Amino acid sequence: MHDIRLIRDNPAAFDAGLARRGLEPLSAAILDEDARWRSVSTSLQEGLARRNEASKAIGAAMGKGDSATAEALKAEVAALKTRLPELEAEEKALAEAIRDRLAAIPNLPAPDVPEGADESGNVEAHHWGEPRSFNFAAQDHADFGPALGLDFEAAAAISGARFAALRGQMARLHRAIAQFMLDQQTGTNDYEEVNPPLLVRDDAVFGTGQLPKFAEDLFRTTTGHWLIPTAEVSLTNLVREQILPESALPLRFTALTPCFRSEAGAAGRDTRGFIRQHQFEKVELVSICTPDQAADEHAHMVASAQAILEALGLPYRRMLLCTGDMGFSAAKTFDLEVWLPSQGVYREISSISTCGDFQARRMNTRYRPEGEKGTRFVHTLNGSGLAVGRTLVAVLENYQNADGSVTVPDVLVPYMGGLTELTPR
RNA sequence: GGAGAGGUGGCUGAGUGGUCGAAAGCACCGCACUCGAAAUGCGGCGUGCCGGCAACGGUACCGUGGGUUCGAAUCCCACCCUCUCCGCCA
Repeated sequence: MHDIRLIRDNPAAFDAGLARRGLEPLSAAILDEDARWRSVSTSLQEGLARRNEASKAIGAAMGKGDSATAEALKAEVAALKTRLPELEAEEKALAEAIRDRLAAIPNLPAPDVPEGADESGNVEAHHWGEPRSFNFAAQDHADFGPALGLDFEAAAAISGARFAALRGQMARLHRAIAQFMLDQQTGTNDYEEVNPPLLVRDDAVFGTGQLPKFAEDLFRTTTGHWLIPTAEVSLTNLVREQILPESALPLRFTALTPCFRSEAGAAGRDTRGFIRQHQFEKVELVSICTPDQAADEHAHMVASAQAILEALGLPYRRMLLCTGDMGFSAAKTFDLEVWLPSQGVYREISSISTCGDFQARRMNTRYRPEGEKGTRFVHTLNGSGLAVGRTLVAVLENYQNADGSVTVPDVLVPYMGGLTELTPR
């Protein structure tokens, strides 16, 4: 949610930011509506002031037993009452229209975000590890996975396309990856573990920015709840409508949760394999902090996610997303992309964004700066640390052997009860 | 799911339809007293929006949204949430 005052103060800068996102200028239309709202609002307030004044006088007159004056004043206020409801309705409609308009505008990119129309404009910022050279043709996990317990057919019979069942060693490896990640994030990386609600209300999803524009990407229950598409929703909204003491910041949260995405519009993309599912698990990282802390928190979050890939020995690169590839709420995003040998490409496995006060405004989350009076909006950041399903895919493909077995990465062996290899049946 | 009770400022907690944005206490801030501190005394102490350079003025907010009224924290309706008891249940 944008601050209308910033748009009033510097409409050109606002439109320039939109232009970097590839959007038409909107400030003129917004400010026009804003001017009308202020005019109506002022008239309304003047009317209310007159009404309040007269009502007080009526009270005073009645207190003195002067019913003649009271009745005269009542008649006067009654006349006002025909106009006030109209003004009220008009004011409300305009305020709502402005809010709806602002709520649908994405965050503006940070100054150091490169301009670009789509993912081809992203810039590599860092890479780690060398893709392993295979002495056989690296296979696709969708091909050798089923013999190791990755069951697409049974899941399709139960739930349809884009679902999978993990069985035996495969289920164990998936769990091992998730537990390892969660232990790292809660331990060395200092995030507080949270087990949050997976079903959430409109307000929460609005707060992080998935609503109102992206309802079709979400699942909704018959009770009106939404299934979270990412724990970012639950974790960030943990502080919604709160005023936090500055000393409490930064707050760092992590959660291992299922995520549910309808994948509307993704028909035909990544239909094979475990890459794009309606349901997947992810270890999410969220930071709630002051504006001054945000850059460091972003760096810490990036490092926390990268550390997982490095511990697992998975080659990756870090991309600075360009303006055209960033999500709705983000001001600046790094994606981590892991090497998938079967496809010979790097695939997104983590996305780490700083959102400025964009989400904080939508959630009304503020803090009290020490030594200042009043409150300011917090900054929020979120990132995957990491997506469990895609990490499973990366481990399978990077650690596959010619005989269809998969070597368990060293750090996961303790989580596998000592099992060092997945063997085909 | 059924029955009941309740949602008021950072917290506790008053509030008769009419100077109630709201008593009081606690907490907090400033000042005084003190060598210093405690105790005590005095003063201050909510948020949003609009106007104003500012001082300040106006307006809204007592769970949320409607309604009644000249006027609603107070009356009416709906919803949300919390607590207690019963039922069901991992």
